[in-house]
Amino acid sequence: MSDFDDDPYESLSLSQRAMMAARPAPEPDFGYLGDLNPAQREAVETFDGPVLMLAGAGTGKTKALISRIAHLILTHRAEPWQILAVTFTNKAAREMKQRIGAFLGGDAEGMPWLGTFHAICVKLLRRHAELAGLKSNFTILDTDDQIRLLKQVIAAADMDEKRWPARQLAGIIDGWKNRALTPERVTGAETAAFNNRGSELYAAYQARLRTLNAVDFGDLLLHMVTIFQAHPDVLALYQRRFKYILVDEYQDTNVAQYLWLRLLAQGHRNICCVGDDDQSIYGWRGAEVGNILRFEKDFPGAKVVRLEQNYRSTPHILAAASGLIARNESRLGKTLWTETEGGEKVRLFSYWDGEEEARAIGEEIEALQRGTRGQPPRGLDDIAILVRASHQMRAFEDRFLSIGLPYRVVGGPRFYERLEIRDAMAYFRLAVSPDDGLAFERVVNTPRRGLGDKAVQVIHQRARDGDLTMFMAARAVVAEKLISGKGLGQLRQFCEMIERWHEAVIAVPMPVFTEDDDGVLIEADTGAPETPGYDHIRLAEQILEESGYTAMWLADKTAEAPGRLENLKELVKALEQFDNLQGFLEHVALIMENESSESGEKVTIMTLHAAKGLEFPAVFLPGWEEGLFPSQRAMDETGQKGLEEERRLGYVGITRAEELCTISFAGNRRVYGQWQSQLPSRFIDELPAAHVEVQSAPGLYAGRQSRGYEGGFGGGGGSRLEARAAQADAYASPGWKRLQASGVQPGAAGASRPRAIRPSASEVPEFAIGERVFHQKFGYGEVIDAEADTMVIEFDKAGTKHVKSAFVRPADKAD
DNA sequence: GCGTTCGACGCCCTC
DNA sequence: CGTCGAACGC
Repeated sequence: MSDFDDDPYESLSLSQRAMMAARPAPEPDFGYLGDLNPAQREAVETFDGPVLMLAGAGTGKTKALISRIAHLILTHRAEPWQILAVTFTNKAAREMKQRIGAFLGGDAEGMPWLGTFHAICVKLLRRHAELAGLKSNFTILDTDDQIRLLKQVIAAADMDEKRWPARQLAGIIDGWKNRALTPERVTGAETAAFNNRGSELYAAYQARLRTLNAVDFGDLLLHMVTIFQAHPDVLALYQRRFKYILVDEYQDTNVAQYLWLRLLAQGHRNICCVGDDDQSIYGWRGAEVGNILRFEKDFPGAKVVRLEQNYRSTPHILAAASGLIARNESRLGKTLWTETEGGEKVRLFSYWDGEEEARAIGEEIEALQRGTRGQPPRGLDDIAILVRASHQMRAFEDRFLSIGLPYRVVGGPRFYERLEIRDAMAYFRLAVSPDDGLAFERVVNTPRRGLGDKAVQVIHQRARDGDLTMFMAARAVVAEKLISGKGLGQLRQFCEMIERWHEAVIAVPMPVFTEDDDGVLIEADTGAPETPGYDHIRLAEQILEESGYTAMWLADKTAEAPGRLENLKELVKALEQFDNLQGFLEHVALIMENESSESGEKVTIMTLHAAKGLEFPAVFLPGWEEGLFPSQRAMDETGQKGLEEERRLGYVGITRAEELCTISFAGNRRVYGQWQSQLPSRFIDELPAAHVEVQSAPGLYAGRQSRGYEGGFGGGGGSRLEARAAQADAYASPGWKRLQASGVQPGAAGASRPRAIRPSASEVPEFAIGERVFHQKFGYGEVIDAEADTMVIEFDKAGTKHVKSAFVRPADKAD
């Protein structure tokens, strides 16, 4: 920080400073500017007007972003609270906070407007809740609550939940909210959605949310956009305040976020967006690559800066990724380059099936740990496995558990989504706001209190009749003795418990939102209450105790029960970092991350989506197979657009690797418990052969190769197989053959990698002439000749074919 | 009201 | 092959 103490502008008057700022001329030569390359420096020093920073993978965009913020502050162009800095993930926000804190001398809290879109919108919405018909203590529903609520709405509309699933409606509504469409704004063909009742149900759902004093994720932005549009005075307030706006991962913004930003940026017009169109991978949740492609039109006179020097990966890795992404048509186009030299080519492996893939990668990882081929040993933290779909993780988990290889799953079943945690949270929510109907319903009979469906229905009815909340209705039911016997007493006790907890909570005044129309004041309410009126940790324990919830799991003798109790303890422990239950609940609603800091070195397993923004010395990319990656569903839903997004996903995956990138695919995989044969991904064909080292045993290419010289499937197979074959032909690429020709030295692959890159000898059956065999694609047949690993088989239906023995099993072992 | 069993459906990715 | 919800029996 010593570098920044001598602010050259310090002695200048405000007007002098303004002149300095207006004049581009001599910029202060702060140390950190010297660490930037010319492009980064330009991005940092172009202060006024719109700036688009096109930052390729690994080009130091975070560094540039941080430097820009620091520079704005240190040159007194803006105070920390006049800068709006938006990220997509909490992880990114946290990192930025921390790095800026380090820059400015530990004062990370000085930037109240650095956070995710959602976190910032919550903050804004709490202040202006009444403009959206809400109270400032509204609850934020997660997807689960959202679905439950929609179910009620669908049922209330007399629709069959079977035919019209709530999940689907949730998707439709989310889509509308992503585009900032309120129910009234849904028009045209869109109203036909969901049995012609989509927008009607949407309106009903919004009304329900309002009565519950609740919002879902989409609402956070939608409400703020609506408020800004309807209340120019409110908008003007923030336009004035945010002198500089910075947006990370701009390619991921959806329409609502875009509108929100554009409204705010119309004030000072100092908006700096950072993004990479090649890393746009969230189209399926409403992100519009168009936002970044259109930037210069949206913000005339925008300065576009390209960051193209890559500091992360070796040339081979970079070239492989570039070759792949070059196949995409809709892109702005960047040329990444690096000064580093050497390094290994991207390695390509093929395996018999998913289990072998997991086994072999496990062995590869152990080899990396030991250090091979002159490479230094690597720690497990240096290694990541990036999968397309989360269900691929299981094979790796199973395998790693059995060989005792420590791993961590990122974005797996999350802590706060676990049953027991959600139950406990519902109790906490009731304590904070007894009128939270969804929480009430969730735990009114957990643990069992003899208050089943019937009792809940009575309470519901009473709530509707008297226009009451569930809690109020429950008390009415007790007072009016609307349910019988044992249940009545239980319900009374339940209500009394909630009241007691609530009294303890409200002993602390709610944060007050002070008016601050001067546009300069920092949050008045960020500070913690100095003297908490209650010990929220003890209260939490008390709640779990009195409700009988802990006892319920203690009495449970199933295998999961101890783990659940453990999780509950962890939950209570997590409360320590907060000042009160309210703060904790809000954090969880927005964060939803498992913060438990696991110690020790571990291999990271995560999805490609979750890996964006991260880097690892060694990366494994398994499952590059047609239908899995690129995902069939993505292509079915959005066709070419979907395919390009999948390709960008591949690009993101490869560019996560610093030194070693290993791609693999399996010939067989079980899908829905059924074995399915897989074709190598077309993306493998698209990798530039010069930068790829094919490491597979030749025999395992049979799946693809056989098609090559046999010219399709003839009359064999079922219709599904034929469809697959047709698909394969359509993408049959010279690239693949080139890859094979250049990469496979006969015998060498097997010799240099003796481990199981193909079924071990004992698993490759020896077949006798005349033996009945089964082939995944061609069905049953009889061996009529064999030479080395190739056999001639007369299939019952597919005719005579040459096939590799690795793809054939004895007929009696067919499945 | 609670526990069990059976059948449908799904396996993308998420703030 | 799992998981979840509805239907059934106690």
